[in-house]
Amino acid sequence: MTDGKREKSWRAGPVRIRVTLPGEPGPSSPKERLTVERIVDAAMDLMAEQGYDAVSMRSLAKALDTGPASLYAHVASKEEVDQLVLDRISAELVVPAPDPGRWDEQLRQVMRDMLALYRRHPGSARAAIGMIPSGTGALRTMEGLLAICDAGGISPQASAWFCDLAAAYVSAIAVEEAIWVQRANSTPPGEEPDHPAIDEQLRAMMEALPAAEFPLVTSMAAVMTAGDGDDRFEFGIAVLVAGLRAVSDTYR
Amino acid sequence: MTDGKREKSWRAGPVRIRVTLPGEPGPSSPKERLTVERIVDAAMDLMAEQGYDAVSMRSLAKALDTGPASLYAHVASKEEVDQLVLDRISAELVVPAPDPGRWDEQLRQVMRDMLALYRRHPGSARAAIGMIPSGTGALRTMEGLLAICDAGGISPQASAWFCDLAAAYVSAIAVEEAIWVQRANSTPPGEEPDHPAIDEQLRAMMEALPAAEFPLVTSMAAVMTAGDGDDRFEFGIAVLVAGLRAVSDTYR
DNA sequence: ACCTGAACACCGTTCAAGT
DNA sequence: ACCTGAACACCGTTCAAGT
Repeated sequence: MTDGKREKSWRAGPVRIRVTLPGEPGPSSPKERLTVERIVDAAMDLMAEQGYDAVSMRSLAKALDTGPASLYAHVASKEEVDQLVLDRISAELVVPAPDPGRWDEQLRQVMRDMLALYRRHPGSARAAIGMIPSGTGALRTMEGLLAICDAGGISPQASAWFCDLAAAYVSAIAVEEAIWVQRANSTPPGEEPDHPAIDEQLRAMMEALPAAEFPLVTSMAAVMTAGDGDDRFEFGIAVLVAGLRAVSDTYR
Repeated sequence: MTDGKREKSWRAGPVRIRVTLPGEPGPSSPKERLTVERIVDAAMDLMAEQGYDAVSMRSLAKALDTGPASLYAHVASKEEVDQLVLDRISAELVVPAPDPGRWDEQLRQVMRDMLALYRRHPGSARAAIGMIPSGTGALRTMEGLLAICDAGGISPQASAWFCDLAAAYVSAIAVEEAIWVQRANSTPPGEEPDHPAIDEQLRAMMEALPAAEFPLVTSMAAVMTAGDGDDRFEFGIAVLVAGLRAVSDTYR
């Protein structure tokens, strides 16, 4: 966008026609200037392709064809990179305008969308661990959730704390899933990809427990390992929203 | 316990009388044999004193007066050490015998106790991230939760998934708290320990937002930052248990 | 069987020096 | 102002060698 600025650095010789598009330097173009945006782009690419653990200040630097120290002119720390990645991602979430008759379904849908966001950006959930949601994207989501709760007649205190609760639950599920996926992907290609599923193994393990000490776990092994991630998540958000409705009046 | 075995390695000279007690080597005693127990002990001490990040295979080895490679004769990986630490900790939790008339209060109490456990062992929550609860301690807790749900007339499917939900929620809160605590502790002693509280800052930040774009967040800043960790947790477990009661019949 | 030293392939961050 | 090389103080894990 600010092409004039970029050209200034090589004001020599006749006019050079740049054949390459802005964000896409040709194979032998002069090194592109480092910017926060390029660092975040690289981090998101790396995360999508190789997972959260593959994103380090050093791998980031390598992807940007420079040394790790150079990044510190633009970001303060690895933590800030994670924060910026999360901000970028959370901008993708759109919260619907409140519809009073459907406030509960709307709350559940926002939570589904939050999980979908984490899934669409594998690794992002791990960056979110213990992050205080100060970015504009996260605050926009909160604003939207509060509006839906308000339309549903939920008390302010319950609405406010519910935002916390919903965010904590969704990110906990997302992190759990991310670690599962990572473990599955890091299984050496030759080896069995665990495909009879960890569920099967878990179920077998539970059934093999001493029935005298674990009567319920052994007899309920099937139901305990029933359903996929989506089934469990649907249960979770149903519990959360039904619970919110139930306790709303006692928190005002 | 198997002292005979231990003596065998230095069967020379007259009988040596061991003055030191089994787990308590004197200042100049021969190096104590490495065991999984000693490794787990050291990991828990290190974690309690300096936090999760201070526990590494190398720091562990140093604490045990050996090199990192030596640990691998007893444990397969850092992950296994974390698993073992968690097993040890979860053994501390006692789940009460079910009392049908108080099933909801009992569920909440078990969740309070789970959080208290993580708090009593600072850093343990971070070890629990993404851990599949295969230890006997975790399974005992599940058995207890299932018994309480059963006494409360909750359907098996809802009970089973609720165990997951409760564990995910409590550990998410514990991890969040642990990261907070860690950040507070790692503030350089000279600097302000943030004591007007992050809550204050967060509240100020929310109030400073453009009211046109964030009408609810700005006007509800006070209520959004209200309460301490316990207040929020009480709200969370109230929502969970009330929600479980509400949806139980639709999941059977 | 258990322990060791040394090495391999990594981390995040700092800092003096360059342009 | 921005970038760099080199260094500091770390990681988890492996492996050949010792006892």
